[in-house]
Amino acid sequence: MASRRFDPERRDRIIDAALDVIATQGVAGASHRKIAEHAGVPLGSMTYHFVSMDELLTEAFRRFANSIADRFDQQFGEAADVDGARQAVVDLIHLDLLDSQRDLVLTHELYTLAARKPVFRRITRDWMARSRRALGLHFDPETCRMLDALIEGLFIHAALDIEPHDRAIAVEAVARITTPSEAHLARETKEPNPT
Amino acid sequence: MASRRFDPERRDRIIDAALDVIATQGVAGASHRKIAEHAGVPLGSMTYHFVSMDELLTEAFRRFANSIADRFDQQFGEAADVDGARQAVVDLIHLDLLDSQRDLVLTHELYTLAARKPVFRRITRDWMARSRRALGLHFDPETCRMLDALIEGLFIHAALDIEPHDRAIAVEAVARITTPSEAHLARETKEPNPT
DNA sequence: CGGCCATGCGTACGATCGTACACATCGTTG
DNA sequence: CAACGATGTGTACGATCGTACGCATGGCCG
Repeated sequence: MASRRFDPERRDRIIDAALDVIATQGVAGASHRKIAEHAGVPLGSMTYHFVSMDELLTEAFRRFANSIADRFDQQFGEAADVDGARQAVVDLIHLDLLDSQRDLVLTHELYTLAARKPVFRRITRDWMARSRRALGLHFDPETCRMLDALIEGLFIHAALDIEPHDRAIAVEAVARITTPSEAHLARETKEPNPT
Repeated sequence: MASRRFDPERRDRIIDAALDVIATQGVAGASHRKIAEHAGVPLGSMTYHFVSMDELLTEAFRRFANSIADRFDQQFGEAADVDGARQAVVDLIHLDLLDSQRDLVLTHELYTLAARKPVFRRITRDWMARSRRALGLHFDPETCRMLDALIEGLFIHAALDIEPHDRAIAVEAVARITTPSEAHLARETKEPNPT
């Protein structure tokens, strides 16, 4: 039997507790003590399991980013065709974020860290890469980049605005961004892609 | 002659210093002491000019948001026609933010606060309203919302990504988002707008 | 079965924080 | 010209922080 004193779940619980505390109090207000209390572990466990606060934050946000990307993957994996994918995009913006003020807050906390520290920038980069790969199941690479950016912007604006955003606008925006311009089509024709 | 002791510039200098400190250290690392030192004023001046840290942060970010919105207004005021406006959008993303890691950082710090506190959410809301008004000089209201969101997303992704983003993608994305879909056009035709 | 060592925890220390408050300074007015 | 009040500042206090460190604990091996 494994040692009863060795508790591998403890580390996980601390990470989850960290995300909870960050979601409610912000990174600034997330202290070792508050996280420990929320996780139900003694203060000493913090420095035992994580050599520094940065390590804890890194692991926490990596987990967060992956959990969001998982949902992303799932939505687009289920989409049957391009129109299904378009609908999935709109749903992600208008359904997924309604219930989760939490996700909005955590996303911004992560971006704020990423804007300053390379470690966190790598997390966001990997996250964005996963998103684009999921989109790549249904759209060409360039459209993926545009669509990814559009989703980001719609998500942020919908979440930060007071009054709820009209779903129709998201639908139309997705329709437009997934429709190549004439100039683009002309260029593509000049450099045909053999397959 | 006005009193020499009364120094109305001091308040301004403190606000500017606050933005500088936030840009380099983050909201979390911005203390009264650091801001005071950077502004060249004694610690006591902080609580004298601002009743609380929140008031200082509010004023600082209001000033920041307005300064960005001013540039926005200027760019679109100079644009002669729709194509000029499209180019202005791309320039805003690809020129304006290159030199300013500062703006990126401050934007995210503001969004992070806005995600949690209504006071700051109002600031972002007003900012977004100003942006859309500027865009409204050249585009219809719905397109403004989509374009505004797209700018936001492109800005964030371009800034957070490691490798520089291709300007051509922004150009194409703007072209697409400003071109109504066929379904949209059909709907517009059914409800004509008399003017 | 008894001692040892890896594992885990309680506590204390130095630093830093926001803020309050007593005091200095100087223009103004009777 | 003297005293008062408005304006500005230095300092000290209580709280909170990250982290280090010495001690408790219990599984394992001789």
